[in-house]
Amino acid sequence: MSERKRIIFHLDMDHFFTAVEEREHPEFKGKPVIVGADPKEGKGRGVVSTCNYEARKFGVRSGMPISRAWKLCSEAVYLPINYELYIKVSNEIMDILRKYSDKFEQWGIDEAFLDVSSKVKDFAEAETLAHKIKAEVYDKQKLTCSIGISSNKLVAKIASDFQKPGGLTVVQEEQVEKFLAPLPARKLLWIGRKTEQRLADIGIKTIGDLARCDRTVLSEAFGVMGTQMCLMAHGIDRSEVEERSRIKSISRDVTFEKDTSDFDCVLQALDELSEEVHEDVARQQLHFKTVTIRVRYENFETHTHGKTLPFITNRLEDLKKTARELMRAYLRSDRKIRLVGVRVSNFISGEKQKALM
DNA sequence: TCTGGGGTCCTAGGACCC
DNA sequence: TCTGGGGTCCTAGGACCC
Repeated sequence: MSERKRIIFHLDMDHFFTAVEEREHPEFKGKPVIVGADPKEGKGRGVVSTCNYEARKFGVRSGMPISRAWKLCSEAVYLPINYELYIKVSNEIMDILRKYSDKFEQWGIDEAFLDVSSKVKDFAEAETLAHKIKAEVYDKQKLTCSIGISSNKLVAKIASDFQKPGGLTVVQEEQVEKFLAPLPARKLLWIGRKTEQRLADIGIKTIGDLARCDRTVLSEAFGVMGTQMCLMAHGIDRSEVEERSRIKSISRDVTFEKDTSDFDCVLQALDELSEEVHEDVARQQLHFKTVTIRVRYENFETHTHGKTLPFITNRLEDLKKTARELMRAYLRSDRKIRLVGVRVSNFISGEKQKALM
């Protein structure tokens, strides 16, 4: 099999949620805009989902507690997350992108990978194509995006983040290691806060440090992930661009406005979550076998507790009853609960479904 | 800084079967 | 009565993604 050179795009919409809101509300132009939890005059719970560049000037970042954002910038326009709208816009954008690629993979609500290997003959043509895509997205949606181009998904994704907003960064194969070396290890996919810290503990800060590290040292410390990190640090990633397979689980959870040890209140919330999950299950015509609940106490200690039923079901009553049963062990008068959640999984597969008919 | 909500994947131990 | 090796499923927890 010949190792054909690939050309991969990663496209990332610029501060998507706030960009959509600004488009819908021209009066927000020039103002800091923050989409996320209700700040409640600084007493709100939850986090910033997205903020625009004006808000970033105040030090606001996504993922930051909303109460902190309020301290930094109380004059911002604060908006709740309007998922329905963002999903609609996202679908329209994905339809534009899909037609430019041989293989397409949506990544979250506002990102996508495109394998354009057969559409262009080299990186110069790829760059022209990227400009064309950006122009069409802007034309049709009045939204900007950043694109990274490289020979694999890993580097394309890092490249799209390199110059934001409105960026276009090309990293050809020969430049990959040089491009990656000075960047913090955290920029690699799957290296999050914890792994970053563990790497720092052994003196690894940049991707270059990681690339120089002995592979066996990494695999001893991090197992399979260590081997993977070593490859990534050298810019090696052979994973294919492919449309996501079917859904594996459906869940809903809720953080209470105030931590509570009121059993009725908790069970009531649990029932409502079960109903929401069930609605989704019904809409997608799924049958499930496993029910899992999640509990987070006021100290953030979090537990999951699940049960696989001896039968396959799609009934709300089964879901509610199982969730309540699973919850019992966690209802303690001496512990306040911060969050509860309900998840269903272990869906019956298409083949099994056919076999049963 | 006092930490959302929706997901996926991995690991490790244990049950159970042959 | 103290003992294997493989396979699969289940459960709980944790890290990570957007």
